[in-house]
Amino acid sequence: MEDKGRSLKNNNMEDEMDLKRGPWTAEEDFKLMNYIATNGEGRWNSLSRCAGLQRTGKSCRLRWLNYLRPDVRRGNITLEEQLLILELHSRWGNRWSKIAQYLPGRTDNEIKNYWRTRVQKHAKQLKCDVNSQQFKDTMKYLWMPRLVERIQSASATASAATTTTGSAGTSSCITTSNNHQFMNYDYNNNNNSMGQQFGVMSNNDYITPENSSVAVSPVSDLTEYYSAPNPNPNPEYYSGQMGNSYYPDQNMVGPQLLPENYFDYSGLLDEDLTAMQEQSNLNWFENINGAASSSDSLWNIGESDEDFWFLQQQQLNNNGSF
DNA sequence: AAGCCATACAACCGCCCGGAG
DNA sequence: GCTCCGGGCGGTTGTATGGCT
Repeated sequence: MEDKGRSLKNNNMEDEMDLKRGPWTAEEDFKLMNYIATNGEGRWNSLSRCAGLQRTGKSCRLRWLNYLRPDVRRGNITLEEQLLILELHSRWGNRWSKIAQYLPGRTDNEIKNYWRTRVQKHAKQLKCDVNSQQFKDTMKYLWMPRLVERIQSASATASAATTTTGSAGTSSCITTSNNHQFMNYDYNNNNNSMGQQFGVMSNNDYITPENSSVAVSPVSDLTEYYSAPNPNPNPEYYSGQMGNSYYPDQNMVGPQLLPENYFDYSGLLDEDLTAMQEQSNLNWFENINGAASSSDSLWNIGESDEDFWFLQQQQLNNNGSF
């Protein structure tokens, strides 16, 4: 298939300069890394020339940011990261770079790819548009709780396997600059604290292939957690400091489906989240990576027949609505 | 073994914005 | 105010890879 953009690009003067396109070679990577190591990054066009690279500045920048940067993490999107991506996307839509800010080491490109390849795929499988309310509800009430369930399950397993050391059973409590607890994993105590933190339903509320006798409609529980008291005592969180709305992209998620207390950290100020990232031990993904780093072998939502069956059954049980 | 297909992801594009001159 | 340039963004495409028939 012809690439219009690239065809046009061929007519540009850049073509006269014999700029290279396509996959980067090891030699190019080495040149780029070497140059940045000694001269730093920035001024990408001149950097490209000075480094002896026949690439556009943009290409160099992208290669560095998305691939060569030492702190970049690739592959193995953990369950926790998946959960966070779903949540942040519900708030900000396709603001990939903004979402990426809250997933240390992940690039906007990777998150975008994850969304397109995994999430949109399942929207298609469920025969609904990825931007439809139906799919958003499926994510919110089925997919995300299911993720929480799996995370808890994985954590419990990891905890049980390491009870002698006690290290994996410790909670990871993130405190923001406002002394607000962002996330509180309690691996030893299966009290759904995580579900509550994320504002999703208890795993006991679900009909699963494993416990199909438990037929509690998710709908019945919505009111309960909709009316749950907001754990955040800081009035600033509700004073419109984030542009009068914590869900700036109202087209993506309507406020009627996003009560303020849906996610307890939904009202955090951006600086809170930034501060969290900056604290050395606040990478909460890594704190539980004892369970999640092996996510290849763990359950990735929607990637197995069982999971897809689960989502479909839940849809049917609710007649396609919630 | 070979061909086909789906998937993941690297790489590219155009567009936009802000700062400097 | 304008032009230029660097940089960032979201969207799209190309291709390697693996699974299936």
